[in-house]
Amino acid sequence: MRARREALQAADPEFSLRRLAQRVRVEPSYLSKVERGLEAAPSEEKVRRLAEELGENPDVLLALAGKVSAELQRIIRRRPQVFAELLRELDEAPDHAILRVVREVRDGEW
Amino acid sequence: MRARREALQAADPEFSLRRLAQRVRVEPSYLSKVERGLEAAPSEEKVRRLAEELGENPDVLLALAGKVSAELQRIIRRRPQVFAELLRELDEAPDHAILRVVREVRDGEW
DNA sequence: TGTAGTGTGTAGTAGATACTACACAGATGG
DNA sequence: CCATCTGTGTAGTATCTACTACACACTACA
Repeated sequence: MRARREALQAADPEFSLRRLAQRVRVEPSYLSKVERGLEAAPSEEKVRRLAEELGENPDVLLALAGKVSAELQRIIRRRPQVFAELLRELDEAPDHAILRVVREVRDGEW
Repeated sequence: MRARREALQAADPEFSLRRLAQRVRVEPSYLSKVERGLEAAPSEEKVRRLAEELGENPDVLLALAGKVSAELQRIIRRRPQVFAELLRELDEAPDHAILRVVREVRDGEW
């Protein structure tokens, strides 16, 4: 995350830690610690703002923060049994197999 | 949950609120409040013990507690992008469609 | 009629979470 | 040389989470 920000900063001073912190609405010192992993991860809201600013995938950044988005949790909680089974089954499946399922569903092959 | 316990209690006094609370390792007054939804849901550990005692599906009970098991969260966090896509796509799919995927994976059709 | 069980209400709390506030030291440019 | 930028260290804190402790009122039964 730090690397990502520094890369952007090289091209645009708007990505200094302080400026970014302001846009994300946290204290610079806090962001500094978060970037270096000294502080526990921020809330989902702040992580999302960070992802947006840095052009990163929110789900990935949330995962780095040790979280799963509230939205995905809601999806699972609506039908805990089916989704629990599905996830446990797919835990060891390769990425491409999972993505194949996604495509099949998307293309309406049901 | 209360209904479930009371059903079991009718057949076996070991399922009184107090006895059950003791086995689950919480205070009876706390369990009472949880059963009536007056108190925020207990920790995953207690919910699991409750599920075991009541013969309920842990994932379902966790869902009622507004939670998703740490195990499932880990699975998602390992590969946030694929699983996020998958879950969002399957959110509106009918149960049988999801279970079909589970069976296909299980039967090794990959 | 006491004692052993039942569920419940009130009050308090240790520890975690998610931060803020502010001071400080070093680099840079006018 | 000082004003302004940079990142960082220390300290403190409000809010939430997940409970415990204990007293109370009721019922049953011996």
